[in-house]
Amino acid sequence: MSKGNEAVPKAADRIRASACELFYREGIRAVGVDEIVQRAGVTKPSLYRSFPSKDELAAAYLRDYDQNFWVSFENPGGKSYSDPREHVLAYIRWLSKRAATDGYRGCGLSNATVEYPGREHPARQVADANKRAFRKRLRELAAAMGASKPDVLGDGLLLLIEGIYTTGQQTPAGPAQSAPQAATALIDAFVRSA
Amino acid sequence: MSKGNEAVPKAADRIRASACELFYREGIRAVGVDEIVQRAGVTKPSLYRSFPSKDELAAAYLRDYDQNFWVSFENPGGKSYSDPREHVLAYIRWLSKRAATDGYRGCGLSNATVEYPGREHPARQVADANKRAFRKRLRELAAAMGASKPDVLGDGLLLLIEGIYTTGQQTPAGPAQSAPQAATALIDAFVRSA
DNA sequence: CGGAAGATACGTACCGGTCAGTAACATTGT
DNA sequence: ACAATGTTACTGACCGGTACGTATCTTCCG
Repeated sequence: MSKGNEAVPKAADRIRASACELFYREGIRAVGVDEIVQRAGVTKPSLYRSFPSKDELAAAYLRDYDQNFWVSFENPGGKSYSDPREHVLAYIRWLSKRAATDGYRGCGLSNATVEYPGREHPARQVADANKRAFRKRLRELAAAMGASKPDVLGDGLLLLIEGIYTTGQQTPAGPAQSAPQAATALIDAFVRSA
Repeated sequence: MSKGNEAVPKAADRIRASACELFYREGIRAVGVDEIVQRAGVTKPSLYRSFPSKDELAAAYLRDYDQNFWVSFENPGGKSYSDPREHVLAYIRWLSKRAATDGYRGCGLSNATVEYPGREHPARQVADANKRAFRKRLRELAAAMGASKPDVLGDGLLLLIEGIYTTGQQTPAGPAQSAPQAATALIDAFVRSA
């Protein structure tokens, strides 16, 4: 109650939540700041007191997205896994189901990259950092599986996952449904199980 | 010479070319009609005489893109292939190289889907039709390879390819470089060669 | 042939609306 | 008092789209 939390009152959070929902659903460029503040039940000056610009608000949205992403990836379906193979496959199974749900719009970070080609954009920097880290993590897990070519397997899994993101927002019951089987086959091709 | 061609003078083509370049490079929403006509060396009314709206111009851009896509896919690197396995792998090899070039911005059709979530949008209808046809074609080729589960293999290859599109515009020398090896392993997992 | 009528293709100048962002001031709760 | 928020009104730039005038070429008729 004293001075613990720093400049994170209530309006800023409402704006953040509203922006996350709208940016994900409609895209960043498609949503105006007026729509964001209206949905948040606040006014425009409140937005610009907490965020220096719309671009920075977009970056904040992606930082939230990044955080949620890692929770979903490290604990797919709320469970934790010690076997790296089962870990990755559990995420892909969970993602495939999610990709078939209504209103699925892929990965907010990948989408932001499409909307902002310039690497200098604040949103891009968040997205790029996430993708770099994700690639590293998948290669790490592939190595832990004992894959013959861990970097190739890690990249292959990443390509499959990005493919789910993309196709999930194209066709309702699309190729994403085959992802678990394809991923299993890909892993088994690089890991000779005992 | 008499009355064969209908309302396709010269300005329309310039506009089309200008729009294709700008839409692909910057994104559709990011580019204004003024910029398009300026680059084309014409004026705005000329645009609206040939295209009823910016949305329809975007759809025209994607129709061009679709046409070029099929040329690239059916004859990757300018060559033609009779073996379906070599056909798909040749496209993936060609694509991986292209994904590493400067200014690569992924698939214009997939990008349009990100920019326009609504399925009613003219651009979306072109993109969706292309993706449906591409999925069918890949499953067809997978069947021609004699795959044990042709639909799963076809979808798996599609996911890999969409992954190349996406990651190609994220990291310069990214996961797309591993795609040929991953695709080979995936195919071999479903096709027991004699 | 000559020359108006029409079609074709294009530009000038402008419209109303929306965009991100801001200034100045009132209100609230602690 | 003080800090966070709301209220109102505004800016300048840009957006997609259009009304209207004009130059050029074709056509067909006297």
